[in-house]
Amino acid sequence: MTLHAQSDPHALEHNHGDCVSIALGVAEHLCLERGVQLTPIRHQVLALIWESHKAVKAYELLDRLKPLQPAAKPATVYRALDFLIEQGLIHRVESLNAFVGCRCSGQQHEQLLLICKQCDEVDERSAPDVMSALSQEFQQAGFTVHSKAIEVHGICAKCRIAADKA
Amino acid sequence: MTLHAQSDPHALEHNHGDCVSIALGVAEHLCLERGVQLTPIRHQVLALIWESHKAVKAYELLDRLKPLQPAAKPATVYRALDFLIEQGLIHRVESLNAFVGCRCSGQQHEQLLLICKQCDEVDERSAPDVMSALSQEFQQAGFTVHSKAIEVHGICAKCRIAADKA
DNA sequence: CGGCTAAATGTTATATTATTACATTCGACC
DNA sequence: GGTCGAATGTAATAATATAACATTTAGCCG
Repeated sequence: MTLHAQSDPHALEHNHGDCVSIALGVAEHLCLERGVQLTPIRHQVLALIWESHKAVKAYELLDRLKPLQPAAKPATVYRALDFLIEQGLIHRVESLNAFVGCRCSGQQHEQLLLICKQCDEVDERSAPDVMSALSQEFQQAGFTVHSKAIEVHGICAKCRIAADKA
Repeated sequence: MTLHAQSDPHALEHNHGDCVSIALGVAEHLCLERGVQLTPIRHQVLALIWESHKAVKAYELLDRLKPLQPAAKPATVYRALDFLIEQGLIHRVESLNAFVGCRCSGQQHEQLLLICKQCDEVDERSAPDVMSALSQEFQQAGFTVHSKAIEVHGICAKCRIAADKA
């Protein structure tokens, strides 16, 4: 099984296989614990999402799933995505209509997403100071929070350094 | 011209005509100042968006624009929306694929959006503490920001109070 | 065992959101 | 009057997402 995307500009900077095995391991563990089924389709979709740290589009996942699941249709993918989101195993990136693996599965799930325009990778940060400032703001506004999406687009540190060198 | 949506649950709580005239006035002023054209179509789309404080979908705008511009097509609306976003006169709500008038036009544009699931209204907050905590985080991460989307879904103060009474 | 049930998946169709490409119009300016 | 760029008209289609109903599967109960 190929565990990293060929086009990942940072592929060599970490052992991505570790990311994948940790993520899948955590997912299997959590699903077992919760009594929910990480079926083959769901597992495959999660693995496909984890092929890189980039956000992946649903129809791109569908194309990549088809060799493994020839019967796959849009609903197949969207259902798997719904499940993975419910279980907190992936993030939906609202500003891209795309999906990315979650490294904080099981913990507090709503995080700051830093999305690089150069390499497309998405970095998750728990940003406790931001979150507490947000809580303050909600309290002031009398607003009861159900869910948050905090997404920032720009250039990541690695890409900026690469650009500076060039 | 009807300036408020009939279905706005908070319509009576403020003089919405004021919101609209301020928003349109600011828009006209800024466009003049910047030497860009607030054409009839763009003006109409902005006015339609300002009919309420809810986020409006592009095709809903198209339907509402058609009586005024019978030739209107999707591109008509999307082009007007692109212009209004560029000029900072509206926000795109990423998590809804919808658009809402901006009250902070001309000033720093990226704000915290509080989106009520009950009444659908969108409240904008400049949330300086949140923004400075975010800046800290970017600095730590070495991330160069181009744009931010900070969107929170939940129940607004008015709706919570209304629910408590019931 | 046989049948019931709930969850998951298969399957088809369609709704919703957004863009591309090329033609036309219009006003400012020379 | 000509031409240039911005805005708009127009048609087609791409990309994203959901609805509705049929079928399969696995566990459970009588």
